[in-house]
Amino acid sequence: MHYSSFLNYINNYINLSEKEIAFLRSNTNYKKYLKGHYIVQQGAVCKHTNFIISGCTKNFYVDQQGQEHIVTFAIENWWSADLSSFITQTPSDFNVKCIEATEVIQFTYQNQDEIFQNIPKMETLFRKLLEKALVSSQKRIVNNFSLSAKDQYLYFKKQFSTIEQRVPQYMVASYLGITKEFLSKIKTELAKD
Amino acid sequence: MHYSSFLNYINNYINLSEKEIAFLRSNTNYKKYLKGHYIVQQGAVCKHTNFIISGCTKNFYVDQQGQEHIVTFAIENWWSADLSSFITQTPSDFNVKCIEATEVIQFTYQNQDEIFQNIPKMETLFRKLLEKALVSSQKRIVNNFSLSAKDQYLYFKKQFSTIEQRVPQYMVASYLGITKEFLSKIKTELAKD
DNA sequence: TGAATTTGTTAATCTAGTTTATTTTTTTAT
DNA sequence: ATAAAAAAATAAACTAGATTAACAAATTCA
Repeated sequence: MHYSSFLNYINNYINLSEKEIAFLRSNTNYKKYLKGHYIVQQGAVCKHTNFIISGCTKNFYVDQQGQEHIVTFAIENWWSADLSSFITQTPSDFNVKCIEATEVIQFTYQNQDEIFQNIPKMETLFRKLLEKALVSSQKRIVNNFSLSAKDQYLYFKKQFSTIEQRVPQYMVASYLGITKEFLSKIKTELAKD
Repeated sequence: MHYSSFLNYINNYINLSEKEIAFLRSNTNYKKYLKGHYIVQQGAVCKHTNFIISGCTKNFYVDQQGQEHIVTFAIENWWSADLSSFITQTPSDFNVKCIEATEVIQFTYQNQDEIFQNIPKMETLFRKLLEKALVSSQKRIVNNFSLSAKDQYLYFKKQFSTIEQRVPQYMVASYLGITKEFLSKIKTELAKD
């Protein structure tokens, strides 16, 4: 069933009793999105945190000039949401869109709250996930101002080779904060060596 | 006493019993650093999470070319540490240095663990802090690739006017990821209007 | 199967921000 | 008060990466 990969994932971090698993199940739900569909749209409240069972999403926002900037990608066994909107339950500045058909396990804000109250281990898990996410977000800021575009691309490729192979190149450029033309230039240069 | 401002801060988020306060106290300690002193040094393990009672710190790292990049500032009622090193208890890539004489309340990794186990509300508080920190870190990434240096400076000034007034301009430039010369240029331009 | 749309390349020109070097102002310590 | 040190300003030459525009491949789908 859909839940097994989710429960496997949880099991890597903490052990849950049968009762706790049942509670978790009854406080989450499964959903499938088609390719190109939006999980969250700019201006709407992000109702769920999503654990991805299969597929690939991008979290992006569109600036005043109409340009799309990708903040994060997410694939199997990752979490995907607009955190800012989710934690405040106010309209989002971001979009979450499926690059591929995507299956998720969803938690509403209330769900999450009840889960944390009833299964404190789950809050510990989330706290640790957030710590890791913050570290990698800070790492990205650091890379941003100390690596050249070329080195940032190499870092991305090394860290997220799966993603690089699954998404179009112009999205990688958007994630790196450079133009697709410049990424193309970087790649031909790298191919020479 | 030193603890009062720390307890006041905690009190804004959660209510602790006398017993819990006593427990918190016995699992933290007070420390005072002089201006220019290091709380964490690149290459050493970050032993503590620090709550700042008074003073100002910068979290920065030095790249291969010997250039200093400021990742975050922290002042009164903020937290300061190298999270990556702290959560993994492995050597840090970053420095935390006092820009002013700085008083802190320190938690070791073990302290934190015991506090979370004995006072689950504290873990909830930290989880929420991490959520907020992650949101603002992502916001910074977004600003980085959608605002001009001038607009990033204005955003910083608006958001952290206290800090801007307390730290030298070249550190603001380092935080923004631009040269001090360019920031100087931006400021003279802004002064014209 | 082939027309339409999406994705990727190349090259010329342009600009935001860097580098380097010098000068001026402010802060710190005596 | 004053010398030394630290911080800020100015200016010119330079570069990483953006923009524009035209074209080439690759996907998609009727």
